[in-house]
Amino acid sequence: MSPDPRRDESEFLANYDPRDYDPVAVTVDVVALTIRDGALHVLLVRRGAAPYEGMWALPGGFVQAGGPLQGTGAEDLPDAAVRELAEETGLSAKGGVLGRVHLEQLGTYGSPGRDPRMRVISVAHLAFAPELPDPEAGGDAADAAWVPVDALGLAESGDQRPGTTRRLAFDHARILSDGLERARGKLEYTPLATAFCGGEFTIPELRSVYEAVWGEELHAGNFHRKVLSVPGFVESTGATSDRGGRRGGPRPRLYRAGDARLLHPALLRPSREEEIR
Amino acid sequence: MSPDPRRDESEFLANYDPRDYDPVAVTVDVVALTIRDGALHVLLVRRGAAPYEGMWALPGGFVQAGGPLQGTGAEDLPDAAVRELAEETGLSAKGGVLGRVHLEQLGTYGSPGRDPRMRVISVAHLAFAPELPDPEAGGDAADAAWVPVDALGLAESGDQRPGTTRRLAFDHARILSDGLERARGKLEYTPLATAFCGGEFTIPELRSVYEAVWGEELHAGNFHRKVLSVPGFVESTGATSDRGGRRGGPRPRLYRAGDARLLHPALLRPSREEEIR
DNA sequence: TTAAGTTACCCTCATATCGAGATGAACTCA
DNA sequence: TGAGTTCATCTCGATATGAGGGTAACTTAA
Repeated sequence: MSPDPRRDESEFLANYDPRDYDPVAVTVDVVALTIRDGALHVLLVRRGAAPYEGMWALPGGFVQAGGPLQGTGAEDLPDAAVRELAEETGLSAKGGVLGRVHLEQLGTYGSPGRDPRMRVISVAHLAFAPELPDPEAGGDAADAAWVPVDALGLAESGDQRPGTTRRLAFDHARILSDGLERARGKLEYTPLATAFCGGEFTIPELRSVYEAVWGEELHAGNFHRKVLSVPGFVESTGATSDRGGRRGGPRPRLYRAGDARLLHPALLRPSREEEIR
Repeated sequence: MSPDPRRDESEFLANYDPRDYDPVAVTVDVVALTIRDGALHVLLVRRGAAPYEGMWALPGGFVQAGGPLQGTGAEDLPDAAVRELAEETGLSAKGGVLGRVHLEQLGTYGSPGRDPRMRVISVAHLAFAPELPDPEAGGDAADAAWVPVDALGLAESGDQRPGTTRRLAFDHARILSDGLERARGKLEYTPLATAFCGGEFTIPELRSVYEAVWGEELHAGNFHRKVLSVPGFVESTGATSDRGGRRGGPRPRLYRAGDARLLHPALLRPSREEEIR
């Protein structure tokens, strides 16, 4: 449903007054993930003003609603997410490095009191990015950086005990936790792990993505067999990496992402057994 | 992030003026699904006013923001969804029949122009309900009914061609389509099919839920073996149904939902093969 | 009462997938 | 040069799945 259905459109616009409605602000926040040095990192910005001044937070900001006529300036939610990413980190938007990221909606967080100033509904997004340059603070951010997820002391997936996740502003620890759990699941049944790699990658590199996101080591032989057996996951480039592994070994072959949208059968993570109940 | 971080809280409240912001309305819509006569049904209401007057739409409405101080009246998003369900259908809220429904957030729809009157951000929810009585129209709804999903002529999952889904107001056909796909997926790896059944059910009844939601027949013997072999999916009550099947057969045993939150291994739907690319 | 048809529940069997381990060759580093 | 590491592939047993069969319990129609 929608605003007062007892008025039709023209009547509505003639009588429109924002004060008729409880004021609500809509923002987008982004959980942007990447792999650096074999570890999962999340993009954070340091808040430049109260509340939570000086604390780290997810990048995000207002959705440009475009006024009652929804003319120039109105933007869709994914566009707002990309714009905020670009503004607060200095990374160039579409066409640049941000053109290669996977972006999807994560969920919407709107509990009363989640922002002490007013009612704020935040539409959180999840982004998977290949290795990107260090961000430069911009917009409302006093600082911006890729932060190792392990360094945040987040509660484990599904574990929402209070007190264990206090280091991010607002409810962003919860949003990040949900984003991580979504990412872990997405790697199981979609080929999105390739979004963390560049255009070409090796099977061991792809495996390191899974190991970083899932936080556990995988059987190299079985992973190799599995990736190559799932239709459309990766396709060979015919080329070989110009160097072997850092500590020895033969030169791995190069692959690029295939055309599958779902992995069948899925790559199930071993630790799933513990989460069943 | 949040509204203008250059002001702290007290300063913000002293200077607060709704006109400082582009007006945005936040609503909740609900895709409520149930099984009736072996067919999947969705709860729809008929709009009583323009725009889309007389058309069917998903039940939903405004989120009570609670004003700038977020005092009494501010409600969380799931609470708003339950309230709208109750208001527009006459079904009693928590404690009544609605107390037994599963409710989860589906996604947020905020494209400019999705509501011709103003910028409306809708947080869609998905509800799984056991068989409920016929709704009574209330609130802004001129009518309310459980409608067979097959009768809506929706596009198949993933198929978003324009022109095939024109019979619901706003972008509700798209929201319903997304909700159906979510429901189909959830039945694979969660025990939520039991949410469509009452407190006690038989394996054939549970199978009919899967068949109704997935839209395909399942192998009765393999389904039976599978359900009983997945730990925590169902547990026996020891009792037996008081009648056999409608067209004969022995009396099936009764079960209730187990304590598992995830099904392992999952029940994969056969048709999944076609959706991979 | 009888016969025919339907269904729950259990079973078998071939195939597919998975976890764990082993092997050999290629490569790095000391 | 030698030791250690890693890629790529293979084997083997355990498990899961799809397809089909069989028996007994039950309904409906004759």
